[in-house]
Amino acid sequence: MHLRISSNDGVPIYQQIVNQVKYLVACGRLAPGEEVPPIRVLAERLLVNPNTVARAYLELEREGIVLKRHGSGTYISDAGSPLARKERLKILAERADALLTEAHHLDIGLDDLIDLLKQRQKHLNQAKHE
Amino acid sequence: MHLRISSNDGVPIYQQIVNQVKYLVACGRLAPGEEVPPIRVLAERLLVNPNTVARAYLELEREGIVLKRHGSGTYISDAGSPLARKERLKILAERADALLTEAHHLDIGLDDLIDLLKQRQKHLNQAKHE
DNA sequence: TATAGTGTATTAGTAGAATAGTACACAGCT
DNA sequence: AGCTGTGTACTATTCTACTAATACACTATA
Repeated sequence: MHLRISSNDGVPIYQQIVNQVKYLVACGRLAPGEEVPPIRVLAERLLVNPNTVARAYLELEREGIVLKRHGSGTYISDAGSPLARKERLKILAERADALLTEAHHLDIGLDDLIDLLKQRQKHLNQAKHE
Repeated sequence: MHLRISSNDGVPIYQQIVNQVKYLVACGRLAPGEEVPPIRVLAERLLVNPNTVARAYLELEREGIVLKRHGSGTYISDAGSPLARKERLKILAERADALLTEAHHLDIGLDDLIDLLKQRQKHLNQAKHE
């Protein structure tokens, strides 16, 4: 499992770990049951304090992505793994509804909203490649 | 201009002011050119330090919502409705970014996300007419 | 020009998040 | 039991966002 940490990105280190693990799980590059690097090992690899990794794993456990076994290790949760596409869409549906409601509230139509999304996507991609 | 502040909401006071003024402008309840309460007056009314209101106004000025005249007062920017629309889109941009990020984490592409939005929109409309 | 009302600037205090240091507790194995 | 590797708990430090206190500068108007 290879992660990339940007030290001065504004984004907290533990959050970067959480995000990247989430992503790896979502696209199936981390399989259910698979063991994740021990806290100290990952900490040493990322040149970070073990507590920081521990916090990331704690957050991932809260969200059901991983399962920790005290004294044994940390493993990708069976339930939290490459969720069926249907399930993923279900999760997004809530957020989508919130966005649509907000847009309606601001008198912004669906087409304009879609244009906005395309534009922001482009923007986010540019930001990523800098 | 009536604002409601929740002291222990996690949301910073200045941000609450910004959001509510933005909203009032977006729905036309604050017209271009209209004067906004002086910093000290609003501060006293909200039981808050003048600097906190000043910061909110500063943010609003940065975003082009209001225009400050040193020694005179603070006024809703008279750029008119096109700007208001711009501001509304700006508000939505934050939410859009959050949605796009979440989608990325779930490995859902932009096109699928847009399809989802269309579908949810339809669903919401149906719900409304029942 | 005097004065009252406005925004501005500088500094300081407070709280919380993020990270680190260190010692502890559990599991698995020999 | 003892050892090694794992997660955990507690504390301290650092940094930043937020808010506040206070003095300053500009504008309008009598």
